[in-house]
Amino acid sequence: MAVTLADVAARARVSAATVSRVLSGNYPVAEATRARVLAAVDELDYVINGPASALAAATSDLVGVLVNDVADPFFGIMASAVQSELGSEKLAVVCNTGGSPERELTYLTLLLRQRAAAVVITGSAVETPEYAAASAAKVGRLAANGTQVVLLGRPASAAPEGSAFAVEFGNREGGRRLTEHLISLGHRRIGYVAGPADRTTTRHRLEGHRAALDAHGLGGDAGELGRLTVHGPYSRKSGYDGALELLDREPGLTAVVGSNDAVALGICAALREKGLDIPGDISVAGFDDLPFSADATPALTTVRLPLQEAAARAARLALGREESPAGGRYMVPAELVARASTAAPRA
DNA sequence: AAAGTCCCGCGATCGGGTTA
DNA sequence: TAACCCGATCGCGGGACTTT
Repeated sequence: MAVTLADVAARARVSAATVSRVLSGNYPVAEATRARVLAAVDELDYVINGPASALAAATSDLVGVLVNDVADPFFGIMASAVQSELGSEKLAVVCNTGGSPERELTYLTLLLRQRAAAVVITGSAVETPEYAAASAAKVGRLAANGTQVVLLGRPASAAPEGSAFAVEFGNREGGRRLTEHLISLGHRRIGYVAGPADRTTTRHRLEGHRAALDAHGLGGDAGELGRLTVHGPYSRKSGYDGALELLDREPGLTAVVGSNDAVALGICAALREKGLDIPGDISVAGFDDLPFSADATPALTTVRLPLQEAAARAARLALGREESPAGGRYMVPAELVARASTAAPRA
């Protein structure tokens, strides 16, 4: 037979309520009694029955962390930081959605079933109307059930008003700064290998890019912008294929921006295969400043997002350890990191 | 003030009983 | 015989209240 709270209570010669108070710490218990209870816990090797506890409290000690793919450093760094910040009091469950909105909804339902204490949803939101609505509704349900939802790198607008905290990334600002940097170096024809078209992150980064172009009168018409932009997944292969496509469309390119660092490395690989020098013939920039970016050859110019700090903040918000930011949302600033992969174009 | 008692509630499940 | 309804059960948290 499993040891229950009642067994501990009998052994410590106290009531079950007292044992519960000692273990939860939600109620003051005299030191001597407390010690006796803890001794009994130790002697019986008692551990709280999680499901029963969740049954009684209508919440569990489970925290869901939704990521596209833990193997992708962008998400791995965040998942790791969330788990570190949670410490040993909560059980982090990392769910790989593969970027699929259906799977995201499925995982949110499973977490709802478990009465998770909190859910941290990382990464961009899909903007297709039906998924956006379904996802927002699911977040609303979680909130109504007492689960604290935190959006990490996803706009607050992806959840119903007041149902979640949002730690947003300065994607627009970062995209703008990156392109400003290229323009200031003298680049005028800048290609862009963007992420999937229906993602908020993709849109925001692209909007920043275009804002910078517009500010310098380089925006051109929509057709021109479209010609210099290709879409694909946030992957190395997408960068590789995208760069070849862009070179084909516009041989006069002097710079190419990748939607993230992995894409940028793919772009670099394609350019090198074409015999082009980086940054001599063409400049390349990425986004995120993942650990490998500084060690790439040449070192990658990118936009740094403090993922670790942002994820730690999200975890604290999830646990109620940090006060709600103004309006329930916090903007993580993006910082330009200029390295060797960008330079002035040849005259 | 500290500790105890009592009891409700949480929600899925299952056995037993009733009805169609 | 299927379809249903009812009540008990699991282990715990916590509120209200009483006793020491």
